[in-house]
Amino acid sequence: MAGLSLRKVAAALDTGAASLYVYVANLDELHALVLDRVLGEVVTPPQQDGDWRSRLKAALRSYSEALYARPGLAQVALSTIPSGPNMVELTECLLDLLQQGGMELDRAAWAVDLLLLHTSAFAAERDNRRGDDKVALRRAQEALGSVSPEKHPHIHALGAELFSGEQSRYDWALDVLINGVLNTPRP
Amino acid sequence: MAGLSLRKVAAALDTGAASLYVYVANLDELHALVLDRVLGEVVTPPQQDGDWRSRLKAALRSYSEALYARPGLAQVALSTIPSGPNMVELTECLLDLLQQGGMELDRAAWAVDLLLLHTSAFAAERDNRRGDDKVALRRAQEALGSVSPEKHPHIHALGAELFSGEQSRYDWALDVLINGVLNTPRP
DNA sequence: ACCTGAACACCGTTCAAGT
DNA sequence: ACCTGAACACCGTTCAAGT
Repeated sequence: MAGLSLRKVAAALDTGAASLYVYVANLDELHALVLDRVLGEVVTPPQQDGDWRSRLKAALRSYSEALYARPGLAQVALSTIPSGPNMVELTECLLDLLQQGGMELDRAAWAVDLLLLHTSAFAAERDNRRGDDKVALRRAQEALGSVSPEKHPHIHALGAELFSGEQSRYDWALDVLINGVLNTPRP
Repeated sequence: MAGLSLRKVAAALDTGAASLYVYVANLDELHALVLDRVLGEVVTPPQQDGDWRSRLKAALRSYSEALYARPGLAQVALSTIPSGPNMVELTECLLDLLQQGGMELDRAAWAVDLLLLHTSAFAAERDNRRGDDKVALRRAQEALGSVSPEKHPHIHALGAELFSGEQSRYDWALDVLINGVLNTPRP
């Protein structure tokens, strides 16, 4: 995650960076450990709270927020193959929720992967957009706003609409994915 | 992208790294330039080739492969807000394809974002899985394979199935997204 | 046998000093 | 005014030398 380096961890432990290699093979492994630790915060709603669909959404939102709370961690989630106990726990829980929705287990396996990948990517995008990226965002808005109506009619017609929606966009995307996996059997 | 540093570019140009700051404000801007250049390779099928849906899939597959062909570039696509001409071109093309599928323009705007985000994330995941990540993958397989049947019955039942499917999984995910956006109106 | 300081091979970015 | 070598403040990883 951003600003999490072996050297800083080592400094916080009052030792040299080399000493960390006793506990960890490399930086990726440190990342995986931190990620799984944070995943312990993810809350999965109890059985009686609403239907499976809203519980699934709540669990994914919790995952998303746990990542977003630490700058850079979403990127880690995208580049790590996690195998820690909390990831196992979360995966099992999501599989269960989808099965409650009537989905076959093998399709649910692919669905969980897709949902987690999307949620991580969304958190990473949000993460990148905060901070000093106002420059890049403004340039994108200008580039898309000043497009010729003849060559790019759709973009021109959309205008500022292309950058609309923060929370509502995420909610919509989650519904897209859930509706999609429900309507798309495995080949 | 992996191994693309300001210093290496500068070295290739027989100058010092500092000199690049005449053309580029920082590393992110260099990344954005490279990304848009590569996006020029993306091919979008002509009108007469199949229905809109298969043309949409072909365009996204082309995007995915352009990213995947350069290690690290998919990560760049995820962390950059692109505003280059080739990205504008691709966006317009995807909007057009979705509109041919009967979608309202404002929903298509969100859909294009979602499709590109997912395709980039998928390419990044594939990218990370190649190379020296065999260690992490094997550890994940072991962790999920040796799970207790009582505490994690779903994962236990799935076994190796959790890691199945390469190409077919990507095709399925694309169908999930397309079916999803078709079935989910904007709020 | 275990630990770690110092070294190695890299980074992005800045800025004073040159032309 | 423009360019850039050298410096600064970082990295991950290795390994010889110490205990």
